[in-house]
Amino acid sequence: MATPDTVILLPKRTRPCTHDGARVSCENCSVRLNSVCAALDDNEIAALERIAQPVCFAAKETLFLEGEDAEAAYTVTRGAILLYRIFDDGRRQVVGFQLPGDFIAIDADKHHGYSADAITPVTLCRFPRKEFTALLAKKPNLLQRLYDTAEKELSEARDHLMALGQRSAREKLAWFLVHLRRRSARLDAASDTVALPMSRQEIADYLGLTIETVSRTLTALARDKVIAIVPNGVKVTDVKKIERLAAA
Amino acid sequence: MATPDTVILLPKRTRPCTHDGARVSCENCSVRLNSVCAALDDNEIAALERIAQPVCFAAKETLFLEGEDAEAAYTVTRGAILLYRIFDDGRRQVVGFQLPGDFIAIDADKHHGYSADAITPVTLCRFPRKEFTALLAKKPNLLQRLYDTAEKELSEARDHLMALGQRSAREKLAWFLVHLRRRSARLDAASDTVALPMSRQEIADYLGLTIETVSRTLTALARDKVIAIVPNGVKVTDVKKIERLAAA
DNA sequence: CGTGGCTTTGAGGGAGGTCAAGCGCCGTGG
DNA sequence: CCACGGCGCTTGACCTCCCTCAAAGCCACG
Repeated sequence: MATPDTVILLPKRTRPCTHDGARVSCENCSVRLNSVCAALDDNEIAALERIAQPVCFAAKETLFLEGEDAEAAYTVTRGAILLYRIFDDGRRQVVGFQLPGDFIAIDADKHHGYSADAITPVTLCRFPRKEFTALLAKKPNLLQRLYDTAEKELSEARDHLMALGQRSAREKLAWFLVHLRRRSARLDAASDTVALPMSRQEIADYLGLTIETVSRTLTALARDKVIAIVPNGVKVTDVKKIERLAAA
Repeated sequence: MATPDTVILLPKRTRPCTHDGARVSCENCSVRLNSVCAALDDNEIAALERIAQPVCFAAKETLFLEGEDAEAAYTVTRGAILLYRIFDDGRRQVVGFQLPGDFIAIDADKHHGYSADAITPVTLCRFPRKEFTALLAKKPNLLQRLYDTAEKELSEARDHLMALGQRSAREKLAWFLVHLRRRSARLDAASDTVALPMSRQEIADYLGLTIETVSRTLTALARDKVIAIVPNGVKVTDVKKIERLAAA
């Protein structure tokens, strides 16, 4: 459903990058300041660096499925990842898009609470569970930092709930774009052009809409000169207006 | 909107219970095994007990508002609490119902991420922030436990997202009742009767529906002999069917 | 016994879903 | 080089589920 059928059957194992064997260098890490690693001292960083492995996935590859044993935690360093859950009947709810700097945690029950697909080619910093858990026990600071991250995610989940429960299609799209714009601004320089690596279907499943409604609504926003649709993204032409729509 | 206008103006301070001055006794605590306190050793419990204060609120009282300084964390020991966020224009999204055993945490940024009203008369176990944070720094076990709780809440938030994004009104209500039934089963003995301390409006704002749709849908479920509507709750008469509806 | 809050019920309308067709882009192969 | 096919996106027509507006029922409380 979400992925071509052949993909499901292949054993999906984590794979090292082509520039393999290389150790992770936190010092040069591009997401250092946006990730869970910010606010760790040199000692802690060094300890993390020792257990970290760089890994890559091609676009559309599945990193893991909901319910699987969580073998590792990750920090995304490049690309975009889709987090989702599916019903038996195929309905899918996208619960998040992970961008560079975002963390993928290990649940208390040691099983993934959602599935994850690479949207674009991605690279991640992989922390094997055993080592990571051991480190966590020794470094309360890291645990604290992880806890803060979880709280932040909870807050974002509640924003998402607001959007799904209370907003109209137009407001949902406006909120989505504003939200994404802010997140990418933290990474690159702020820009009026928001990249949309995900498909219309993925946006629809994120917002609880159909693909047709997403398409129609984006077209309508473009007609009203709030945005302009560009290849692989949109350009926000009326920031005031879209933010008013998004905030409601 | 959510509360009578006079309530907004009153300074809402935490108030001790009528049976005041009493220290908290964790040993006799009714929610001991369902709360964040489970899985703590005697030492840790004793330390928590030392900083805990019993507090009470009457029905409809506001515990705190979104954005306020978080002065304390809480464990609910009796009653039901409504967690919600509101838009400027009055729309409200209920993000959760806290029942005995549930924890109300302090965010990383030290401000409440949502507002909280007592639905029924409630009693809580209050942990002042300063002392609680200090204790957290000394007891990594407690922090770990809190982190697990946060992860569990995240998972529940994602269930909630599934419901809001993908389910029909009928499925939403079925899911809500099944969910609530499970939670109350953890507290009392399992029972076919699910107590609904919250109003129809609160259910509606939780599920992203209107009060009329909630009412109509419950009536329809009763007509179809899936449930029976009883004072302050519903009786589940066809467990199989409601669970099939809820899971979808 | 009246008043007000909460809930139910009814009638009608509209936002968004469903079904279906058409478009544009790109990779493939003749 | 262009025809073809596939995929993702857009657009249109229609319909349904849920929202809106309105009124009446129910129950607790003064």
